[in-house]
Amino acid sequence: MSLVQLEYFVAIAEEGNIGRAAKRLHISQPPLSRQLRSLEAELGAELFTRSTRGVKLLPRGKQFLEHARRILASVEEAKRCLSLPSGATSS
Amino acid sequence: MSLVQLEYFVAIAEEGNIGRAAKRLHISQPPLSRQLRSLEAELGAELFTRSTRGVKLLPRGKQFLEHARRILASVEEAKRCLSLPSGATSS
DNA sequence: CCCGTCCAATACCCTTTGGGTATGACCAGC
DNA sequence: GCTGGTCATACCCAAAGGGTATTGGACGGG
Repeated sequence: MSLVQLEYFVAIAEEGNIGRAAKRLHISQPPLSRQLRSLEAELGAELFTRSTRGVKLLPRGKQFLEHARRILASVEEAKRCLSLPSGATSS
Repeated sequence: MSLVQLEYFVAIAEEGNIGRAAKRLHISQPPLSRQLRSLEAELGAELFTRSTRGVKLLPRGKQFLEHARRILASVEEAKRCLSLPSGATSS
């Protein structure tokens, strides 16, 4: 699992459509589809149901989405803290 | 920034020595040194002071260490939750 | 019923990234 | 000034990641 994969996952979840998410992420659809597959494989769980209409979060996926957002938020916070001159541990 | 880089950073911080951290991580010293440099470059801040005795966390580094640990813990929690059969949002 | 459209998945290629080995530069202790 | 230990650099190779082209399947309009 990588942070990039989590960003990809969140984008797909929000778009409900791999192609649109790819456009939003400025990459093409096939690599994004592969990254999602790879993430699911590593987690040992499908996160979406696929159909010809797009993708839809499974209950597991919804739960994981919360975690993913929390992780990415922590990363942003970590970066932000380093931008500040001195210590100011917000969380 | 990647999760692997954060794991590397934590290991180096805990060992205070890139070579020992590399051994603990089962990689060799030069790639680890490079990854640390790369992380520092991306963050735009040095995290350690280097010397011939090893490396030592700077104040910024100590602060970032807390964030890194929190992030990695969140990742572990996310994985753990997916291993469980059904919903049980701990945090 | 067929055709066009939209979706994800697959096949294949190429660039980039990441790790390995060998080596250098630097400092401390003796 | 030699030795041992440290991080950094140079170079190589394998693996990962992204791109294009294409396939297969489902839906809707005619």
